[in-house]
Amino acid sequence: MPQYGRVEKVRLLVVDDDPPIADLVATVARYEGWDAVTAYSGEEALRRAGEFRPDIVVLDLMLPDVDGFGVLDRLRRSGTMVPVVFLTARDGVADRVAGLTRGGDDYLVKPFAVEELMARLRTVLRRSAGPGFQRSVLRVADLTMDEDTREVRRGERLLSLTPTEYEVLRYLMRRSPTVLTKAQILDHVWEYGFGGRSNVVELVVSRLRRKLDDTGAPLIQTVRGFGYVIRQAAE
Amino acid sequence: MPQYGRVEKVRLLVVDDDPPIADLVATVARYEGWDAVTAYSGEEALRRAGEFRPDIVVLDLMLPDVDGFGVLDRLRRSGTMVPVVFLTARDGVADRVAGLTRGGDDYLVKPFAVEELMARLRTVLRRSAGPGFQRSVLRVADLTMDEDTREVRRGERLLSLTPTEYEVLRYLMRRSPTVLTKAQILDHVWEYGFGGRSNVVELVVSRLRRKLDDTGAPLIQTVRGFGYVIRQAAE
DNA sequence: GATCCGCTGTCGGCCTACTTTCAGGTTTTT
DNA sequence: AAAAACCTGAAAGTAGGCCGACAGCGGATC
Repeated sequence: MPQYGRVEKVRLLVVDDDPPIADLVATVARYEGWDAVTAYSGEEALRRAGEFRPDIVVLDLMLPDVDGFGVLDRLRRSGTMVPVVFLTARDGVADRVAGLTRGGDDYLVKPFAVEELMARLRTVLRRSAGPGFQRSVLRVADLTMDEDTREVRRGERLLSLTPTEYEVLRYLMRRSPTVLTKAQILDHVWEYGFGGRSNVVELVVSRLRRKLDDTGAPLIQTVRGFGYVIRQAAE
Repeated sequence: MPQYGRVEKVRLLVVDDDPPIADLVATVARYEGWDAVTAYSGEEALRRAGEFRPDIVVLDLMLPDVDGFGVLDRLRRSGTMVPVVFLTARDGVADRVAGLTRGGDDYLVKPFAVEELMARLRTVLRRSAGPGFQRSVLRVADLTMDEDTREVRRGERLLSLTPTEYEVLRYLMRRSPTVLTKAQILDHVWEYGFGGRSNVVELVVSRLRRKLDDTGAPLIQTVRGFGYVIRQAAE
């Protein structure tokens, strides 16, 4: 039974015929402490699934040989109920996927942001852990973020964040009290392939600060020449 | 499995078509007790990777034959999951983002400071070592440096250091109780090719002392005619 | 299918913190 | 006492970070 927060490593199988994408996901998952293996074709995926026994699968729908649906089909026929998160091209087969996601599975359109994928994977794992699954609430000082309701509060005050602000804040909170570079934030929160090396991160942080720091001590701190951290203001 | 802090030597492959750079990195790594080999082209890199089986790879993106991404791709297709740290040219701005997103683990722009490269390599090794990797905290007497949070404390007192001060102190602490010459510090902490043969090191040490030595015994000691050490003050 | 509106990202100017140079002072060595 | 090595204040020079203003996009509304 896959169960998030358990002692053993989560076992993830990533299936994508584009090795850089598969590797990207595997790398980030390992960083999270998971065991990740990749497969670059449908056949390979089925082989790997058999020997590796993953707790969760990331499956691209566009594969050269057997397509994603075929892989899923053969997985299910072999009796495994392993949850699957699909990857689809934009304007792809979103409708057909929607039908498949009833059983607790999920999907994401390419290109995606790796933190968003990881968030979905964690959610799916949590749900598949059984009934009465744990809420996920991140907390730093008096700032809380409920990942199920997407409610963010500073003390009692409810904040209204835009999607980007939410994602940046989530990443900062998850990694707190580690200092993150702007490049790390850009690479994790924005879609892969986002060209705009720019000051977007600064800008979003600036907007975030205005929303959450206007009362109390500054939570998001700048580490000049390096990056940002969110943490209880130092004494 | 690469694992930092293990008994066997870390095996590093350095790929750069500029031999002085590749050799520089290899030399510093050997000094750290690692096994390092160099390759000056993409083809050579792939050959070396096959026979040497590195635990980690430093890979320049600008190679004469196959480019860095091509090398990575062929490495991955041959089944190796070895972590890779990219080197990119300064203005290759678009490359910065592409670095991580193409399945590399980290990246650094040229010209870089060798200690910074080594620090990144150690981080990548540490996190690829498994789940819940441990914090890296350097300690000399009652001075501690947390490399994740970048917090430096003298006893309980939190110090606020500039980037250069932080890097110089880290190098001194890592090598403690070895005495280091000013030239060594300059060569390791500043970007290679830094012209300023000046008293910058003295300057930074002077400012560091003011910040960390104003209470308690002097930690950074001058070895006249030779250099500096950081260590518990002798009686 | 036109208009509106909120969100995201770009540009550029300002400001501040940091780095380095310079120069003169102090300590140590011979 | 002279020379060498080191220390450090002040100031110039530079880079990093912040954020106001605005444009483009896309989704929602009528």
